[in-house]
Amino acid sequence: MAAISSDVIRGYNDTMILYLLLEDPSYGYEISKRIRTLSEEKYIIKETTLYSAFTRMEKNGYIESYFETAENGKRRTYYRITDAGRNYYREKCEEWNLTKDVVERFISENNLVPSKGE
Amino acid sequence: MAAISSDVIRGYNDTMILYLLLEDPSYGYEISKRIRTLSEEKYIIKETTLYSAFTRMEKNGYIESYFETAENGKRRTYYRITDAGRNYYREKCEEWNLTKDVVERFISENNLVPSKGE
DNA sequence: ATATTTACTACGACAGACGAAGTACGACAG
DNA sequence: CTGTCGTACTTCGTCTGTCGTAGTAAATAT
Repeated sequence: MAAISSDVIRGYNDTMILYLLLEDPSYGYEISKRIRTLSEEKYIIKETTLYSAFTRMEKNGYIESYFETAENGKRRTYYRITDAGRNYYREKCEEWNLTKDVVERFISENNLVPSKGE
Repeated sequence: MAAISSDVIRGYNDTMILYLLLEDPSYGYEISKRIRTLSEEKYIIKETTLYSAFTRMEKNGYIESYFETAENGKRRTYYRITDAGRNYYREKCEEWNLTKDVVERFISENNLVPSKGE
Protein backbone atom coordinates (compact mmCIF):
# COMPACT_ATOMS: atom_id res chain seq x y z
CA MET A 1 0.00 0.00 0.00
CA ALA A 2 0.93 3.62 -0.18
CA ALA A 3 3.68 4.51 2.24
CA ILE A 4 4.64 8.00 3.22
CA SER A 5 7.49 9.16 1.05
CA SER A 6 10.28 11.29 2.40
CA ASP A 7 9.51 14.01 -0.10
CA VAL A 8 6.09 14.51 1.37
CA ILE A 9 7.01 14.59 4.99
CA ARG A 10 10.09 16.65 4.27
CA GLY A 11 9.86 19.86 6.17
CA TYR A 12 7.34 18.41 8.59
CA ASN A 13 9.68 16.25 10.56
CA ASP A 14 10.74 19.33 12.46
CA THR A 15 7.13 20.21 13.16
CA MET A 16 6.36 16.74 14.43
CA ILE A 17 9.34 16.77 16.74
CA LEU A 18 8.47 20.20 18.07
CA TYR A 19 4.92 19.10 18.72
CA LEU A 20 6.18 16.39 21.01
CA LEU A 21 8.55 18.76 22.73
CA LEU A 22 5.76 21.24 23.47
CA GLU A 23 4.62 18.88 26.13
CA ASP A 24 7.90 17.95 27.76
CA PRO A 25 11.61 17.82 27.01
CA SER A 26 12.62 14.55 25.47
CA TYR A 27 15.44 12.74 23.69
CA GLY A 28 15.98 11.01 20.38
CA TYR A 29 14.98 7.50 21.09
CA GLU A 30 11.82 8.49 22.88
CA ILE A 31 10.76 10.97 20.23
CA SER A 32 11.24 8.34 17.57
CA LYS A 33 9.07 5.87 19.44
CA ARG A 34 6.38 8.45 20.10
CA ILE A 35 6.20 9.42 16.44
CA ARG A 36 5.87 5.78 15.63
CA THR A 37 3.06 5.12 18.07
CA LEU A 38 1.23 8.42 17.56
CA SER A 39 1.14 7.73 13.83
CA GLU A 40 0.04 4.16 14.49
CA GLU A 41 3.14 2.75 12.83
CA LYS A 42 2.31 4.66 9.68
CA TYR A 43 5.40 6.77 9.93
CA ILE A 44 8.73 5.71 11.33
CA ILE A 45 11.31 8.44 11.30
CA LYS A 46 14.83 7.44 10.30
CA GLU A 47 17.44 7.87 12.99
CA THR A 48 19.70 9.99 10.83
CA THR A 49 16.81 12.21 9.87
CA LEU A 50 15.87 12.66 13.49
CA TYR A 51 19.29 13.48 14.81
CA SER A 52 20.08 15.82 11.97
CA ALA A 53 16.80 17.59 12.67
CA PHE A 54 17.92 18.07 16.29
CA THR A 55 21.21 19.55 15.18
CA ARG A 56 19.57 21.86 12.68
CA MET A 57 16.88 23.02 15.07
CA GLU A 58 19.35 23.67 17.84
CA LYS A 59 21.45 25.75 15.46
CA ASN A 60 18.31 27.69 14.54
CA GLY A 61 17.48 28.25 18.18
CA TYR A 62 14.25 26.27 18.18
CA ILE A 63 15.47 23.80 20.77
CA GLU A 64 18.13 23.58 23.47
CA SER A 65 20.00 20.51 24.56
CA TYR A 66 21.21 19.35 27.92
CA PHE A 67 22.58 16.11 29.23
CA GLU A 68 20.99 13.92 31.77
CA THR A 69 21.88 10.53 33.09
CA ALA A 70 18.87 8.26 33.39
CA GLU A 71 18.15 5.89 36.28
CA ASN A 72 19.69 3.10 34.28
CA GLY A 73 22.96 5.01 34.00
CA LYS A 74 22.47 5.85 30.33
CA ARG A 75 23.59 9.28 29.32
CA ARG A 76 21.02 10.99 27.15
CA THR A 77 20.84 14.23 25.23
CA TYR A 78 17.57 15.89 26.09
CA TYR A 79 16.02 18.66 24.06
CA ARG A 80 13.70 21.35 25.24
CA ILE A 81 11.73 23.71 23.01
CA THR A 82 12.47 27.43 23.13
CA ASP A 83 10.12 30.37 22.60
CA ALA A 84 11.47 30.71 19.07
CA GLY A 85 10.67 27.04 18.61
CA ARG A 86 7.12 27.54 19.79
CA ASN A 87 6.69 30.41 17.35
CA TYR A 88 8.17 28.40 14.55
CA TYR A 89 5.85 25.55 15.37
CA ARG A 90 2.84 27.85 15.23
CA GLU A 91 3.92 29.22 11.87
CA LYS A 92 4.35 25.73 10.55
CA CYS A 93 0.84 24.87 11.65
CA GLU A 94 -0.53 27.84 9.75
CA GLU A 95 1.55 26.92 6.76
CA TRP A 96 0.28 23.39 6.94
CA ASN A 97 -3.33 24.50 6.83
CA LEU A 98 -2.60 26.68 3.83
CA THR A 99 -0.70 23.95 2.06
CA LYS A 100 -3.36 21.38 2.78
CA ASP A 101 -5.96 23.69 1.33
CA VAL A 102 -3.93 24.21 -1.84
CA VAL A 103 -2.87 20.61 -2.38
CA GLU A 104 -6.40 19.34 -1.95
CA ARG A 105 -7.52 21.32 -4.94
CA PHE A 106 -5.32 19.05 -6.99
CA ILE A 107 -6.32 15.81 -5.33
CA SER A 108 -9.31 13.93 -6.61
CA GLU A 109 -10.96 12.00 -3.81
CA ASN A 110 -12.62 8.69 -4.63
CA ASN A 111 -11.41 8.42 -8.20
CA LEU A 112 -13.21 11.53 -9.31
CA VAL A 113 -11.55 13.04 -12.29
CA PRO A 114 -12.02 16.62 -13.43
CA SER A 115 -14.68 16.76 -16.09
CA LYS A 116 -13.79 18.01 -19.53
CA GLY A 117 -16.99 19.79 -20.38
CA GLU A 118 -17.22 23.16 -18.61
CA MET B 1 1.75 35.64 6.28
CA ALA B 2 2.74 32.05 5.99
CA ALA B 3 3.79 31.14 2.48
CA ILE B 4 4.07 27.65 1.17
CA SER B 5 7.62 26.43 1.51
CA SER B 6 9.25 24.28 -1.11
CA ASP B 7 9.89 21.53 1.38
CA VAL B 8 6.22 21.05 1.93
CA ILE B 9 5.10 21.00 -1.62
CA ARG B 10 8.10 18.95 -2.65
CA GLY B 11 6.89 15.74 -4.12
CA TYR B 12 3.47 17.20 -4.82
CA ASN B 13 4.42 19.38 -7.72
CA ASP B 14 4.27 16.31 -9.91
CA THR B 15 0.85 15.46 -8.58
CA MET B 16 -0.47 18.93 -9.23
CA ILE B 17 0.80 18.91 -12.78
CA LEU B 18 -0.64 15.47 -13.45
CA TYR B 19 -3.98 16.59 -12.10
CA LEU B 20 -4.15 19.32 -14.71
CA LEU B 21 -3.06 16.93 -17.44
CA LEU B 22 -5.84 14.47 -16.56
CA GLU B 23 -8.21 16.86 -18.19
CA ASP B 24 -6.31 17.77 -21.33
CA PRO B 25 -2.77 17.89 -22.67
CA SER B 26 -1.06 21.15 -21.90
CA TYR B 27 2.27 22.93 -21.91
CA GLY B 28 4.52 24.64 -19.38
CA TYR B 29 3.31 28.17 -19.43
CA GLU B 30 -0.33 27.22 -19.29
CA ILE B 31 0.18 24.72 -16.48
CA SER B 32 2.01 27.32 -14.48
CA LYS B 33 -0.81 29.82 -14.90
CA ARG B 34 -3.45 27.26 -14.03
CA ILE B 35 -1.66 26.26 -10.84
CA ARG B 36 -1.50 29.90 -9.95
CA THR B 37 -5.18 30.58 -10.51
CA LEU B 38 -6.46 27.29 -9.13
CA SER B 39 -4.54 27.95 -5.93
CA GLU B 40 -5.80 31.53 -5.89
CA GLU B 41 -2.29 32.93 -6.13
CA LYS B 42 -1.31 30.98 -3.04
CA TYR B 43 1.14 28.86 -4.90
CA ILE B 44 3.22 29.93 -7.86
CA ILE B 45 5.39 27.19 -9.22
CA LYS B 46 8.91 28.20 -10.24
CA GLU B 47 9.74 27.76 -13.88
CA THR B 48 12.76 25.60 -13.23
CA THR B 49 10.78 23.40 -10.91
CA LEU B 50 8.08 22.99 -13.49
CA TYR B 51 10.28 22.16 -16.43
CA SER B 52 12.44 19.80 -14.45
CA ALA B 53 9.28 18.06 -13.31
CA PHE B 54 8.31 17.58 -16.95
CA THR B 55 11.68 16.07 -17.78
CA ARG B 56 11.59 13.78 -14.79
CA MET B 57 8.07 12.62 -15.38
CA GLU B 58 8.66 11.96 -19.05
CA LYS B 59 11.69 9.87 -18.15
CA ASN B 60 9.50 7.95 -15.71
CA GLY B 61 6.86 7.39 -18.35
CA TYR B 62 4.14 9.39 -16.63
CA ILE B 63 3.80 11.88 -19.46
CA GLU B 64 4.62 12.07 -23.16
CA SER B 65 5.63 15.15 -25.09
CA TYR B 66 4.88 16.32 -28.58
CA PHE B 67 5.37 19.57 -30.40
CA GLU B 68 2.69 21.78 -31.71
CA THR B 69 2.75 25.18 -33.30
CA ALA B 70 0.06 27.45 -31.97
CA GLU B 71 -2.05 29.86 -34.07
CA ASN B 72 0.35 32.64 -33.17
CA GLY B 73 3.23 30.69 -34.69
CA LYS B 74 4.73 29.84 -31.30
CA ARG B 75 6.22 26.38 -31.00
CA ARG B 76 5.18 24.69 -27.79
CA THR B 77 6.02 21.45 -26.08
CA TYR B 78 2.79 19.80 -25.08
CA TYR B 79 2.54 17.02 -22.55
CA ARG B 80 -0.07 14.34 -22.31
CA ILE B 81 -0.55 11.99 -19.38
CA THR B 82 -0.02 8.26 -19.86
CA ASP B 83 -1.72 5.33 -18.16
CA ALA B 84 1.30 4.99 -15.90
CA GLY B 85 0.89 8.65 -15.07
CA ARG B 86 -2.74 8.15 -14.18
CA ASN B 87 -1.82 5.28 -11.89
CA TYR B 88 0.95 7.28 -10.31
CA TYR B 89 -1.46 10.13 -9.76
CA ARG B 90 -3.93 7.84 -8.03
CA GLU B 91 -1.22 6.46 -5.77
CA LYS B 92 -0.15 9.96 -4.88
CA CYS B 93 -3.71 10.83 -3.93
CA GLU B 94 -3.84 7.83 -1.60
CA GLU B 95 -0.49 8.75 -0.19
CA TRP B 96 -1.66 12.27 0.35
CA ASN B 97 -4.64 11.15 2.37
CA LEU B 98 -2.43 8.97 4.50
CA THR B 99 0.13 11.71 5.00
CA LYS B 100 -2.50 14.27 5.81
CA ASP B 101 -3.90 11.96 8.43
CA VAL B 102 -0.51 11.44 10.02
CA VAL B 103 0.69 15.04 9.91
CA GLU B 104 -2.53 16.33 11.43
CA ARG B 105 -1.88 14.35 14.57
CA PHE B 106 1.08 16.63 15.10
CA ILE B 107 -0.65 19.87 14.25
CA SER B 108 -2.50 21.76 16.90
CA GLU B 109 -5.38 23.74 15.43
CA ASN B 110 -6.29 27.07 16.99
CA ASN B 111 -3.34 27.32 19.35
CA LEU B 112 -4.32 24.24 21.29
CA VAL B 113 -1.35 22.70 22.93
CA PRO B 114 -1.19 19.13 24.17
CA SER B 115 -2.04 19.02 27.83
CA LYS B 116 0.49 17.67 30.27
CA GLY B 117 -1.85 15.98 32.69
CA GLU B 118 -3.69 12.91 31.36
C1' DA C 1 28.05 -15.84 26.53
C1' DT C 2 25.47 -13.67 23.05
C1' DA C 3 21.80 -11.08 21.07
C1' DT C 4 18.92 -7.37 21.34
C1' DT C 5 17.62 -2.86 22.74
C1' DT C 6 18.91 1.66 23.84
C1' DA C 7 21.22 5.90 22.39
C1' DC C 8 23.55 7.90 19.65
C1' DT C 9 27.63 9.87 15.79
C1' DA C 10 30.00 10.27 11.28
C1' DC C 11 30.21 10.18 6.37
C1' DG C 12 28.75 10.37 1.99
C1' DA C 13 25.27 10.32 -1.71
C1' DC C 14 21.10 11.74 -3.86
C1' DA C 15 17.04 14.13 -5.55
C1' DG C 16 14.04 17.95 -5.95
C1' DA C 17 13.73 22.82 -5.69
C1' DC C 18 15.46 27.09 -7.08
C1' DG C 19 18.26 31.36 -8.22
C1' DA C 20 20.51 33.51 -12.04
C1' DA C 21 21.00 34.05 -16.51
C1' DG C 22 20.19 33.55 -21.25
C1' DT C 23 17.56 32.65 -25.75
C1' DA C 24 14.02 33.62 -29.02
C1' DC C 25 9.92 35.21 -31.02
C1' DG C 26 5.56 38.05 -31.39
C1' DA C 27 2.77 42.06 -30.14
C1' DC C 28 2.28 46.64 -29.16
C1' DA C 29 3.49 51.45 -27.60
C1' DG C 30 5.69 55.60 -28.52
C1' DC D 1 12.21 51.37 -35.64
C1' DT D 2 13.33 50.72 -30.95
C1' DG D 3 12.28 49.08 -26.71
C1' DT D 4 9.54 46.73 -23.46
C1' DC D 5 6.39 43.15 -22.21
C1' DG D 6 4.50 38.56 -22.44
C1' DT D 7 5.18 33.96 -23.99
C1' DA D 8 7.89 29.70 -23.87
C1' DC D 9 11.30 27.74 -22.70
C1' DT D 10 16.85 25.92 -21.55
C1' DT D 11 21.20 25.57 -19.06
C1' DC D 12 24.00 25.52 -15.06
C1' DG D 13 25.19 25.39 -10.66
C1' DT D 14 23.94 25.36 -5.68
C1' DC D 15 21.50 24.18 -1.51
C1' DT D 16 18.96 21.48 1.82
C1' DG D 17 16.79 17.62 3.96
C1' DT D 18 16.62 12.78 3.76
C1' DC D 19 18.63 8.41 4.04
C1' DG D 20 21.88 4.31 3.44
C1' DT D 21 25.81 2.37 5.56
C1' DA D 22 28.53 1.82 9.25
C1' DG D 23 30.29 2.09 13.71
C1' DT D 24 30.43 2.81 18.96
C1' DA D 25 29.04 1.66 23.50
C1' DA D 26 26.49 0.55 27.52
C1' DA D 27 22.37 -1.93 29.53
C1' DT D 28 19.17 -5.64 29.40
C1' DA D 29 17.25 -9.98 27.98
C1' DT D 30 17.95 -14.90 26.81
